Parts: sequence; structure tokens; C-alpha cells
Amino acid sequence: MPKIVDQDARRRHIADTVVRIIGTRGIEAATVRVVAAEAGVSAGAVQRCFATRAELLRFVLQYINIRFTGRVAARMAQQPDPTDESVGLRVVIDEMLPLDDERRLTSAATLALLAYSATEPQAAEVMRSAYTGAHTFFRRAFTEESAIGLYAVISGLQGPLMLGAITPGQAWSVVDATISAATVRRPAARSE
Amino acid sequence: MPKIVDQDARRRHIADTVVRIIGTRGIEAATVRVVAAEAGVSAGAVQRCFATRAELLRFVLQYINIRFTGRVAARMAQQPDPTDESVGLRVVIDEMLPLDDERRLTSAATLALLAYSATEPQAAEVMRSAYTGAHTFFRRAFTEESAIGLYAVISGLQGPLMLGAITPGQAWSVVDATISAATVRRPAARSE
DNA sequence: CCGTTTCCGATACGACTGTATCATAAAAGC
DNA sequence: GCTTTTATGATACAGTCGTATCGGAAACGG
Repeated sequence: MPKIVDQDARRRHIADTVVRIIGTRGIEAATVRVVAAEAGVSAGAVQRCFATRAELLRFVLQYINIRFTGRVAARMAQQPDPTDESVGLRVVIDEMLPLDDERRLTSAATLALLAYSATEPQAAEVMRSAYTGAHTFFRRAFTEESAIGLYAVISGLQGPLMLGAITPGQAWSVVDATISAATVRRPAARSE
Repeated sequence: MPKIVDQDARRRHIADTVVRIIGTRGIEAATVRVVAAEAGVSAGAVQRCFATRAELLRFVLQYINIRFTGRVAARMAQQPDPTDESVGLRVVIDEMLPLDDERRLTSAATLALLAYSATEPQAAEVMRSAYTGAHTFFRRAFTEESAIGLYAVISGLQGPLMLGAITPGQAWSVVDATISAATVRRPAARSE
């Protein structure tokens, strides 16, 4: 056999590169050649990892979700009380907002891939399952309506934040107000 | 002079076509040739109306906003009480949500152009001014925080709605709850 | 140490991209 | 009615796209 490389690791490395490219230059710049060059691999390597560009973009979408979960888990692990639900909520929201360059890249890429999903059924499927996952998470603490609303607020704040139309402080104020107004799942948890 | 055509009308017609193309086949499909063919004009005509593709996309972004304003105004004009603020609010929100095929096209195109704006400073400028306009509108009735929050909710509902992850009914429930929880601009308007 | 198998990077291909150029046809001035 | 002027649609061009193909390097079985 020829020199074996860890294909899965390479796929993740390429996906990381694609997120960076889409986040900085847009989805149209994420061509096979550009991705290969930026990732430091040959164009053939990209082709062998992903049969088509559509498959690559779909994988990137999944990868962003997986990476997101991993980051949240990592941050939760080093919290004093990892089981505290409100802390977990805050970490998840914080990780979703484009509050630094790193998360700005991810937000921009996610936004581009959401728009991409609007016209690509297979990508839409991936996006939908990601949405279902988020929804399930928020449903742990809130009613269905509040869960949808909170997720919508966070998603909707990404655009203005990226454009610099609002400040991170304003975004957090809105999030806090939304959480306060949200109805918790178990009324017994609140004194009302 | 040769046969004169209404350039502005042609620009709007092309922009309409571009919205349809982006909404159905994605922004990458909005090439000069495809746009020309779909609009029923020559490629040269598109070139003469818009010097570059970037300029075309920027115009489409502006055009969507102008068209949006026009539609809201048209719907308001045929309301029994066009000055009723709550009715206006509801019309604006209704027009922003992808609740039929027409508005779905616009939402998908807007989403794609927002993602595009994330990496194109000039388009970002247009997007920002559109955001400022919306913000100003919502500020007429609500506090700044509530205005940002309401706009974020509506924006954030577009994705799940387009994906079919939530129903229009759920979306409206969330919007209603958000409006109810929002603090109005003049406390005197409410009995508290 | 030598097939043999497997995967590697490079190259090839046809299609399509955005943009520039250009001959031509149509309207306006007189 | 003829000249002048200008917008028109077609074509040209260099570059890039996604994808298919292929010779050769690298590791294993023997």
C-alpha cells in the first residue's frame, strides 16, 4: 500500500479551511483549487476526500455543527458546575454569536451555507437536522414557543452583529431580555 | 439615437429576474448570461445596465428593499385605518416572513445577499443601511432593545420557515409573544 | 528483493465565467 | 433623405470552474 494518511483527519482539516475561506471570501471563493491550496494539499486529495463540491459543502455544514458541539462541551467541562443548566444555556448562546474573529468566521460560513441550503435539498436536510438538534436543546429548559423564539433571536442577531450594526452589548441585552421573558418548561421551577 | 429603452425599467426587470434566480437556484447561478437569458434580454444589455456583477448584486439588494417598502405601502393603503400603528407593524412583519412562494423567493435571495454582504464591504454598506431603516421603523413603537429583538426574531424565523422546520403558525405565535413581551416606547401608552 | 496493490499528485478536458470589443442598425438633426 | 450619433446584440478573450484520467511513487505480501 502507498503512504497512508488519516483520511478523516484530512477531511476535518479541509473542512476547517473551507470555513475560513467562506467566512473571509464567500462561498463562491470556495473552489476545489483554492481549498486545496489553502489547506496545503493537492487538488486531487480534495477530490478523493469529497467526490463533488456539493458533498464537500454538505460535509462542512455537518462539521460546523460537530465542531460547535465539541466547543460547547469543552467549555462546559471547565466550568465549576458543568450541570448548571443556566450556565450551559449561556455557553451555547455565547458560542453561537459572532463575538470574535473566530466565531465571526463560523457565523459567516453558517449563514452562507444556510442560504446555500435554501436551494440545495440535500444540504437543507443537514441544516434541518442541525436545527432540530438546537431546538431539542432549548426545549430542555423552555416551552416549544420560547425555544423557537430564543433560537430565532440568536440567529437573527448574527446578521446585525456581523455587519457591525449593533454592538455585542446590545446583543446580550436582547438575549437576556428574551430569556427573562421566556416561559420555562416546568412552571414549578419558577416562583409563579 | 438608436431605439431608446427605459433603462431604469430594464434595471428593475433584471433585478426582479435576479431575485427569482437566486431564490430558486442560488447566488452562484446568478451569472450574467443566465440572468440575461432569463430576463429575455441580451447579455450586452445586462452589461450596459450594470458595469460588473458586483454592482448588479448590490443593486438587487437595494431593489429588494425598495420593493419591500412599496409592497408594505400598497398593503397599508388598502387598510381600513392606514394610520393604525399595530396594523402597520403586522403588515411589515407579514411581508418579511416567507409565507408563500413569492416571499420565499425574496427571503432566500435576501439571505443569500446577507451572506454575500458578510464578505463584500460595499454590499455590507447597503445591507447596513437597510438594517438601519428597519431599526428606525421598529423604534417608532418600541424601545431600542425591543426593536432590535423583534427584528432579530423575524430575521431568525426566516431560516427555519424556509427549511420547513417550523410552521407559519408557530412563527406567528413566536412573533406575537415577542410583541407582547416587548416594552413600548411610551410607557403612557400602556396601563402600567 | 521483487511483484503487486493501492493511493498519491499532476495533468487534461470541456464547459462556463466576467468582461472587453466591435460591426451594425436605428433614431435625431437638418 | 442623408449624415451623424449612440445604443444595441453578437462575438472574442483570457481565465477558472468541476471533474475525469493517468503515470508513478510508496508500502505490503511473499
